[in-house]
Amino acid sequence: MKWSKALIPTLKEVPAEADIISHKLMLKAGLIRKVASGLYNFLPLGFKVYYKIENIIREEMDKAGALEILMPILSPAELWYETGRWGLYGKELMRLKDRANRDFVLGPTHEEVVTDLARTEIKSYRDMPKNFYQIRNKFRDEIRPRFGVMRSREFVMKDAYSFDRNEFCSEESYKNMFEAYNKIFNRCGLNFRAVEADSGNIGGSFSHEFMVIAASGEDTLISCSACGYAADKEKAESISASSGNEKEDLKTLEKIHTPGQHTVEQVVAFLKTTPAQLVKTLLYMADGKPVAALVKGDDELHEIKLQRFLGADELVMMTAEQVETYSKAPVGFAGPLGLSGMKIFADNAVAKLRNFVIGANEKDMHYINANFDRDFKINKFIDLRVPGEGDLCVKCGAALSSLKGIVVGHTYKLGTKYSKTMKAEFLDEDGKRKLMVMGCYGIGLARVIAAAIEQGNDENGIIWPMAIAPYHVIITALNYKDEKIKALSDSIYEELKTQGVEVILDDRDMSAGFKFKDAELIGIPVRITIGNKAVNEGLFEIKLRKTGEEFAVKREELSNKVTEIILKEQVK
RNA sequence: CGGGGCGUAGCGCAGGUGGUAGCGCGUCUGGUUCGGGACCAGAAGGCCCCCAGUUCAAGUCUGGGCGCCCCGACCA
Repeated sequence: MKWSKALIPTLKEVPAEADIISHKLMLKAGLIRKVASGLYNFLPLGFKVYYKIENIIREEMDKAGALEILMPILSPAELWYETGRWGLYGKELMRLKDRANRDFVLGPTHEEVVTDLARTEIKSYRDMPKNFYQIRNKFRDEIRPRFGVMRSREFVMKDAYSFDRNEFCSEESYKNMFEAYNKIFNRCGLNFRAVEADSGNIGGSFSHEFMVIAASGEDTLISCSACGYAADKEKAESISASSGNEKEDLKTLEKIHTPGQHTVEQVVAFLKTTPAQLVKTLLYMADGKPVAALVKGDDELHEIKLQRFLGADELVMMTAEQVETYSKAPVGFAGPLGLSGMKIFADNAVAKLRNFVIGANEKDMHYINANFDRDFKINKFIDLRVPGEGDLCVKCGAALSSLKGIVVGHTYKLGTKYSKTMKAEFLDEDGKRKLMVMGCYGIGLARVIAAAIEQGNDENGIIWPMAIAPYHVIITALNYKDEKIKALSDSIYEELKTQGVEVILDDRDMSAGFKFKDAELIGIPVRITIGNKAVNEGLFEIKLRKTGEEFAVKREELSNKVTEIILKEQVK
């Protein structure tokens, strides 16, 4: 490609809408342009990167034995009634009607459609395992689209669905995909971790997220450098490093007047103690029923853990009115002693405490020196806290660290969640009808691009991994109007092209500095500079974007050197 | 959905107390330059988000709406 024939509208100033580095650089380098909130055009350069990632995914999926298909974006509401997700998915599900007033859905994911396909086409255990995948647009009417293509309303996803005759085989299919995902993200040149994750509203028994490590990531992962345990913060288990004071003798319970002190900070300051010596009582409504959760004053309650433990569809914090009704005190004075009409659960870390502070379920009153069993009973100690840096690993006891990441892929073991509701059955070897066991596996293509940029950039712009760079090589022809430079540039351009090198020739009538800046901004891994040095001395300068390393080679060595660099950088 | 901010040239922005709309970058024309975002001269480009209202007069004041961004709640 000659730059003058391409459309690469680089910007000097970034539109004010961009906030994170990948979004800024994608706009600045002319990869994308916004159409509306959460909707983007991919311009030629951005689409090239997209296309490369798509091909890597396709190659690895095919290698793993998955079958590529194409499902419609629009799907009938009937399928969504069957699984109940018409009601459960909420406002995020894009719904529309056709001219006959029939309800349709713009698919946010395709379990319904693919399960419908599987139940009609797969009849025997002999037909399995099968894994169908597609690479297509998805729609989610996000509450708040943000960070450019990172969280958009329409996006391209590779989604795959496995169908197996039993759990064991399904496990094999899952492992197979897990490996394929590792290969895909490795080939894309990303620094990533596969972590245990929550399965959200896709459902299923367990799942992994593939997180690209990046400071700007929306998700937090907790990992153990000692044993390799890694999990999404939403899911992670950990042991509080705090040892508590369980050796202390029990002191006498006392009710203390704490006028107007209702936050943890206020109460501990007033009572001259520490947050670690206070137990928070958090009141929730779980599917309409009240429940209390106790965590240490310096810990945070992990709502998802509580919700999962309770098996509740909906878990919301009580409103101020509800708190008054159930605790008979204003917000800020709830406590487990004397709290009736609901189950009480406490975080494991709380079990190690003695003589702690709790609310007294009475305005402006707290108890000090409260203790379990002696003063009140709870239903169960469970893991309820948000894990954090410094916590201890549940597997090996080493200290955990916390990292930010971008979720680029998610694998789920679905079990029979969808096959049951949609009656996706087959005839097994023993002549009995059985439910298919499913798995589903997604990759957000645009997120891979954004994540790669979050990981590869400097003050001058993007630094692409070779495998997904829009071009391998940029020939920066200084003063292309000069006959000699033009002739040299053109001949090298043609030669590299015939060798299969993806090359862009900057033939624009621009000053040298301008072209260098642009080349760096769009992040092409290898730059060949052709100027007077090439004309006069026969030396061609090669500069590597990633390291800044520069060296000059002779004309006849040029293309070999270039292909050598490309091969070395390309992860196979 | 709650809180905050912003809508003026393609992009970034400025336009106290109302009085015919400006700057930088980019674009176009001509010329000079040509190894790190060149220079000179000239030019084009505006429903000032929309709709009402106040006023002799609204980018500016008032009301309503729409769009966009950020934080939160929520969540692929």
